[in-house]
Amino acid sequence: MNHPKRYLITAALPYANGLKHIGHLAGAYLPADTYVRYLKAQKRDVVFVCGSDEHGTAIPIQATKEGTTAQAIIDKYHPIIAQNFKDLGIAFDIYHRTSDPLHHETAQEFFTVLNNNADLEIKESEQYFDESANSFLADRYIKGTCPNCAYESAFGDQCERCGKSLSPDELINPVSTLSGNKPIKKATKHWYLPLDRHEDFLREWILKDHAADWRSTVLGQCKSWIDGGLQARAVTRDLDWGIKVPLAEADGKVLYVWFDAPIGYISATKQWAIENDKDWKPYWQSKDTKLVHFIGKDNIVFHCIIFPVMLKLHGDILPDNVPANEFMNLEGDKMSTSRNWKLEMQDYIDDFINKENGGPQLADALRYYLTQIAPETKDSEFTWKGFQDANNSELVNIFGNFINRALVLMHKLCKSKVPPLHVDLLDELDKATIAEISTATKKVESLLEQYKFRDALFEVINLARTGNQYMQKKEPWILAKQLDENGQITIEAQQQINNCLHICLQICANLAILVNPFLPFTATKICYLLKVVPKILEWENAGKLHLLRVGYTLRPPELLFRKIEDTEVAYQIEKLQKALETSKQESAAIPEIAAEKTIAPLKPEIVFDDFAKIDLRVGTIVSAEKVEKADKLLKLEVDLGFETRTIVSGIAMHFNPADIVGKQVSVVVNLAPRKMRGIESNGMILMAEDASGKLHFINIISDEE
RNA sequence: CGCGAGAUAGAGCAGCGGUAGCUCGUCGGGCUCAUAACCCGAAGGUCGGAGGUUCGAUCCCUCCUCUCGCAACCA
Repeated sequence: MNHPKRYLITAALPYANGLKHIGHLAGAYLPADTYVRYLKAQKRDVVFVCGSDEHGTAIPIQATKEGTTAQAIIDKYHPIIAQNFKDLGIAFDIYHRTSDPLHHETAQEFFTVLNNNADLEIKESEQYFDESANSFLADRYIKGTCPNCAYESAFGDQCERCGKSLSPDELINPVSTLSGNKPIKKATKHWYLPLDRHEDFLREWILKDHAADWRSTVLGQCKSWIDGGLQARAVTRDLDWGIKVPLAEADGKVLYVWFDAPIGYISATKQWAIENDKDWKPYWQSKDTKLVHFIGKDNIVFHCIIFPVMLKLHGDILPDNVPANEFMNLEGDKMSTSRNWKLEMQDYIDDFINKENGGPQLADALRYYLTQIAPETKDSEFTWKGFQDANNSELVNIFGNFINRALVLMHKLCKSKVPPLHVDLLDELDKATIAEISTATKKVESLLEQYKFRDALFEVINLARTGNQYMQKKEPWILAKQLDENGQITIEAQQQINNCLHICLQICANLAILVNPFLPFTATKICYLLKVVPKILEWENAGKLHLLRVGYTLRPPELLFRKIEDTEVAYQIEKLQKALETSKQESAAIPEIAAEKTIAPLKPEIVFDDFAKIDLRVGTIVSAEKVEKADKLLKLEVDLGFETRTIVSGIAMHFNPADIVGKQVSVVVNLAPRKMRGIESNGMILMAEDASGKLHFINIISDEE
């Protein structure tokens, strides 16, 4: 096989506005780490870079939320995230950060090169400007009345109540959140990356050159983007948090975060080179470097379309592959920071690794399950029961048990020493089993080269399974009952036992090598038990039968993994539910706090005929439930007397489903059916808004009462 | 008809033109060195739905349904 001269492996830069969850881990960091560990075991020249992404408007916004500064936010999250990775065995060669001066220089140089080569376009546009704060306003910093639902605290990019995405120009009565003043329109100049100029290149490079080796999900998304028409994308923004645009005429402007963030891979490589006395340039400029980006699917457009265009213009190499993963759901629902439906790395570390019965084996247990269910071809799902099953039945019962029983038997039947191999006595089964070791090695190798991590891991476990089967057929514990007249095991039996356990122990050593990229802590522990140095983990040793020296005394067996108890699973599920409840209460409180005491503007006048078209009926809500994955929707069943209808209503922020069952409501019954989130809504519940923006049902006052 | 990806046993996935398979789980039997594995056997699928091409379709074509993404936060 022809290997590239060197590798540069990147994992998506985590955005430093909060803790990261296991979806991030499974999507980008874990596969990247596994791949890198494999390459390093192959003694290939590889650098694995990552770091915190610390710019963009979301950071100052998070700062406002936490009542602190943007700098304090990134200084808080950067080290925590770095430590989380370390605890889970994600071993970057460098974990850098985009706030570092080196990165600022690198990104500015990058911009300058593109700008000097006339690869950027300059466009002028009118943007909102806050005179008292003397600054242009990012979309998120403008609030106003939503043109769609009349909510007064809609953001410039989206209304939080009706969910409609907006541009600041659409807002009625825009207000700057910096000062509370009304912003003015002011002309501003921005630099754009004209992606449309590179359409031919992208088509050729992605859809033709990589048609065979990139994942179909990645290709599909790229095609969708290209076919949709590529447009120039703004490279700069009017903001004070970020990297200054290196031009005198661009005062008060910074590089747009999407532009500077991927350049962070280059800065990180430079920093690594400084620390290790290496030259960073070949890793980005030499054609014999293989560049691979590990990301989640939301990042495909940046890593497959935008960043490659930037790299090409700058004269750097292009990624050889971008093995993006799909998403990982959690217990039946999408992971979401805002809804608190997530498992953060920190939580897992606290609840498992840092417990007395924890330790690094629990890091490997998570790595195992996340790899086993990695969303390589489609979205997958993390469940605590699944985690328990995978850990208990595969890691503990098959893998751990094989190593344990091999060691236990060796101590019992071979005087705690590695027994000799009597080559002349090898039978067909012995030979087939030995052959299986190198077959497994080749399979794992080939699968890893294709980024098929879950299949590769299966092959590793499968070798342990083969070991169990082999041992079972040989039954050394039965052979040990063949005694001579002195009560000793007969020589013939002992030789059979020796061969069996010799092969089993060599399988153990091979398992350490094969499992090392996936479960590094476990590999290290196996080395300890077998009294071998970590150097044997080098991949060239895989498939070999001479890893353990005959006659060597090994350590007493220790268990590699512990079982996950039912109580732990129950505890985690309960914790998840509680967190969800907490966040529901918090988000339910948002409209009240956010609603200013201003009067909602009146809508345009209508005539009587408009009103007369509406067929109003009285109904009773018979059931109400939250619509999945929609913050604002409730699915209602409303009994109208003559029929019961399903009506989807955007009132979840205002009412608890349980509280409104049985309520009488006014229903517009002749509203055209409309599908929302896959549920057909037949009608509309009448609501009226009070002066503060709060919704109320239009009540029916019954004649009888 | 916006575009892309997906829908196959209880769960997770593979197969992609010729008697539907793997891992886990469940049930029954055997064995026991092991946090028990392993062996034998069993249950469980009209391969999302409807048409079409074909001697023959899970696999190819058309349409439809649903899920996820592109499109707040977000791998």
